[in-house]
Amino acid sequence: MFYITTAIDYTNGAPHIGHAYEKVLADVLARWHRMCGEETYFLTGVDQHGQKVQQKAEEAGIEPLEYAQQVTQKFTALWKRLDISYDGWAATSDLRHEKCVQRILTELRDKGCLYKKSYKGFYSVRQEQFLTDKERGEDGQFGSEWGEVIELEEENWYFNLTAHIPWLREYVTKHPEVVTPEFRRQDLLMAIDRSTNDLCISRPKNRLSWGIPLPFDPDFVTYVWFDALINYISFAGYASDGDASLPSFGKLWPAACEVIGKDILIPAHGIYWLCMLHAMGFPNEQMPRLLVHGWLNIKGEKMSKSLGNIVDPNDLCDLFGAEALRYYLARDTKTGYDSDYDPERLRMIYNSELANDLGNLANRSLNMCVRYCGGTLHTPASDDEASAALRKSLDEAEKTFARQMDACNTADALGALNAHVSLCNGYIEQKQPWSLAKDPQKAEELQRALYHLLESVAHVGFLLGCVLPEASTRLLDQLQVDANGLTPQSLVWGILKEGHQVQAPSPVFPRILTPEEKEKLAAKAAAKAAKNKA
RNA sequence: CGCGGGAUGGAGCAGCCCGGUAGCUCGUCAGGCUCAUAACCUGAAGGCCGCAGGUUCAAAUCCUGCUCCCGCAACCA
Repeated sequence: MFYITTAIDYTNGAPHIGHAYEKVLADVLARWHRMCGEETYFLTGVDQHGQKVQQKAEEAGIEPLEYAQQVTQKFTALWKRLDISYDGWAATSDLRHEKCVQRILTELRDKGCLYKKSYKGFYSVRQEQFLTDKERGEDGQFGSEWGEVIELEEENWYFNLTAHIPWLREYVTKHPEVVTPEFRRQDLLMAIDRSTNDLCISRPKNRLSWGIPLPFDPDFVTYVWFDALINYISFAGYASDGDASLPSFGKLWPAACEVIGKDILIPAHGIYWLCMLHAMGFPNEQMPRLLVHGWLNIKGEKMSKSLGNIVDPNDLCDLFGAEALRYYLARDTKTGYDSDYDPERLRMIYNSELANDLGNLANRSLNMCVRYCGGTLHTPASDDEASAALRKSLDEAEKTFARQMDACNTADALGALNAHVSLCNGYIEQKQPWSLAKDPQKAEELQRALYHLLESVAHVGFLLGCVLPEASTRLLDQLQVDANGLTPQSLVWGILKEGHQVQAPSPVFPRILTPEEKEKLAAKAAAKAAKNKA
């Protein structure tokens, strides 16, 4: 079982390109594993509780639940648009989740992992949080950004996090696979050494009511992170008493891949979450693996509300189409590292690799097959040198694709496919089927060339399905290939049989042109035409 | 000495660990082709590999020093 999750998105604002990136990455990986015939469960969702949501709801004059649901709809609408193929939906206001969280809290308290204590400190009314010495300015005072700061004493419930730190340090040290990429694990190890405080897991209801009530102390609600992290197991069926609407926990757990952003590795996932699981009694073999992705920067700058450079994925879908965005997010990012978002590159990569290279290859190959052979393919009896090289190239591309996908490197996987597509375009130039078609003596050579091209397109089109499900279907339809039952492992040379019939093509990846580009191309064409006349 | 990442032809990147003709994508220019989505193929121009030293027969690659840029507080994936 391949159980993959993403961070659940906080419902205090609309989704942006970073949210889209994480879900597309997880979706591509989920589709890849499904494609390989592996049983796969993909969970994503929304984190709906907490201070920020309550605040936003108050501003809007509505109940927190209603506010959270409104924002949730923006996420689900976007995921539908981006064709995110999740199997389970984790919304933290779900009663099944609430029940599970409360059960875990009760168990942890019974085990002695939770305790109540009073804390006295400086509290920012505006930010509604306690301040520590870290928040003090150089003059030793709390800056004006905190607004009114008062001294406050408050009782709360704590999770004995520090008791689990020695275990965590050893576990993370001895299990390098727990965090990918490796340099993030190093960061985590350093952070573990700085962890000296227990975790406050409650908020008094008079300050924050929008949360899951502590089952044993009704004056408090559960801290959002403690609540949210549990989604990975609550929606996987943990402690659900066999609730038929949830998956079977034993089958799913542990998660093969929890896709998260670099900002929530420390301390939330790398420290809180692993220690929570440990406290619940999960052994080392039952710990999830964390895949930490980087951020998308906007033209070199960090994306932020204050800079006003937030990118709405819906706008990009309008402009370029959802699949163009999917391809860009999977192709132009290096998993684990920050990437630079640039719509110009999106256009460039789409036009170059999908429209000009693959789309055009499929179009010209199909068209020649229909024109010269009535759309009927014949399996070649033998290979010449160039054709053998093409087969070898395809084989290598497929192996690289699989290896890179298994390693979550979507960019390099797609790069391998594109390299083969380029080779195919060169192969056409070398073979010149349009010349072969003029000479009946060369019918066999023509057949062989077309067969090699279309077989290549079929393989590439199939594999591309985990990134571009819709385009893949359209390509395979034109080729009249039934992908049912196909897996990357069974994808050997010869899926097109003797006498196979293909359809007349229509462009699968139309070029995306700006008005300026259109003008430029028109001018170029005119110049060329004039030259040809002369 | 807080930690870390980076500086490579116009743009974005690879190469650096394991020294030895500087590579890829896009762009530009020229040519070719005409099956194709004004696409495709070939070729060319363009770089003192941040700066200064050092080691070496030989350094983008190793060592030292320096300069500059970007993260590490919040909104936030």
